[in-house]
Amino acid sequence: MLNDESSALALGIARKPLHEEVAQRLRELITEGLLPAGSKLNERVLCGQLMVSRTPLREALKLLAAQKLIELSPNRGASVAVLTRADVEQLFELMASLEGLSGELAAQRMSASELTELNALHFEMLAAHARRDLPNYYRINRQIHELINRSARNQALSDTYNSVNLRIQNLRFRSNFNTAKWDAAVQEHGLMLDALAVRDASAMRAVLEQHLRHKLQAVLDHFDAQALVISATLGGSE
Amino acid sequence: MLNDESSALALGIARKPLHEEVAQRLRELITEGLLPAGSKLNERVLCGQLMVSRTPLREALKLLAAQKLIELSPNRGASVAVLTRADVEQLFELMASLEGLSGELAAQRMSASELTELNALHFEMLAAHARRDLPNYYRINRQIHELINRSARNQALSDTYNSVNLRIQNLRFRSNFNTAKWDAAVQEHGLMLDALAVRDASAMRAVLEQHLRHKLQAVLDHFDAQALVISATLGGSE
DNA sequence: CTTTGGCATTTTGTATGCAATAAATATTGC
DNA sequence: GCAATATTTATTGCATACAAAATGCCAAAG
Repeated sequence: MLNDESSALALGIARKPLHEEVAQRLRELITEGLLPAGSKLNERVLCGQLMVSRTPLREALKLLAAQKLIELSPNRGASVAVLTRADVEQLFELMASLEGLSGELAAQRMSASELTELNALHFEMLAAHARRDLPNYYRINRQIHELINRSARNQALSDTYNSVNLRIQNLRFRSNFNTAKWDAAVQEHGLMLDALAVRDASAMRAVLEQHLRHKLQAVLDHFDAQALVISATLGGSE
Repeated sequence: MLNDESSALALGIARKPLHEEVAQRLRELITEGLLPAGSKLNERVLCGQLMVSRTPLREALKLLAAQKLIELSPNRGASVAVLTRADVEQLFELMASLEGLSGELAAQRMSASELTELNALHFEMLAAHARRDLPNYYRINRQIHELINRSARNQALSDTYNSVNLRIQNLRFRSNFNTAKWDAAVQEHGLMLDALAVRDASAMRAVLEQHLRHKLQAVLDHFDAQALVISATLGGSE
């Protein structure tokens, strides 16, 4: 999870460039909602908070802008990207295709040991679901999808997947997740395991694409609900 | 093509930040092969050639690194990204899926006028093919795929597509394009038009995915041939 | 009361200088 | 003569200073 390339080199002491550390920290702040969508990023203020000078900060901002996590207006600074409803729909449309491809390839390429590990994770997930332990469910769910991704043996796909996922991650974690939807999601995970067990690539793709469509629905429900709250607040009668 | 956001605002005079200009110029130099894969990018040298100071140059390098066009080694500078055979295969695998999705969506969402324009471009392409005019063929081919992309109505998909395409663009333009493969490609374009005419989304996806698989083959042929030349040169008897 | 023009302040954009790390070269010991 | 080490040189990383642009404010005109 941390130190992708530095830990690859034997005993190479982790020495990440400062602009990457800053970018990572800002990513966390954005996905965790501490820097809410639309908020303006003042360079001088951020420099003070992160204890770095403007040069590495600005380099980090360029990085995040390339990943569309923030938007840069010339001479007017940076602000956290705002997703419209259409953006969300389009991002999930793309994500569904990427997950579908990932699953399809994983069905063809996953090793026996990976499949074993996936089964284990699946049971852990069932346990979290049984306990209604949402944080752990999310954590294990994430591990499952990472394992599938890794098993697809396509770095460019993984990179793209992670990049898109980052943009919708905060939405995913805040979505409307009622019991019915949660149960359905768990059931879909069961179908994934079935498809992988018999190496049915097209079934795997179909399950994952539907999985994402359902997730989109949950996210959109929450999105619309939020929009209602906001409009009520603006024209509010308090 | 130029000035994405600035021209969107009504009459806003185009004023791009310097680091974007630099990034764009470097992209051109890389895709056109003037900065060959693996070549080292010395900051001071580039500053002199591009007539800018190090700050905007470094910001541009961070941008290109985020797009995987160059690689940054801490304290050791930047170098143009080198694609292995596996990289090429993986990138095309991803690209095929993205093109497939793009075509699938375009079949559902393309307007009548867009379809008309596509037909016109198709005939222009046939003309270029008949004349064996490869540069124009490439140019029109590119316009066709851009139009399909635009018709898919998914900005995130277009962005991702363009980003991946940039990494393999120089390969695509240098690939082995013999008469048989060229004819096959043109025939596949015909199938695309047929699928779009009857709004057959899954057929459109299938054609585009196959189109990319064929293109991959042409690129790999050239890639292997180049590898042979290089190994002959290294252990050469000249 | 609204609007417009100019001034002051803030903020971003760019250039440059210094420090730290890595590469290259010279030097010394064997 | 070779190898290991010291020294020099070059290059990147970071910080700061200066320039340009934008924002906010206030006053004056309509």
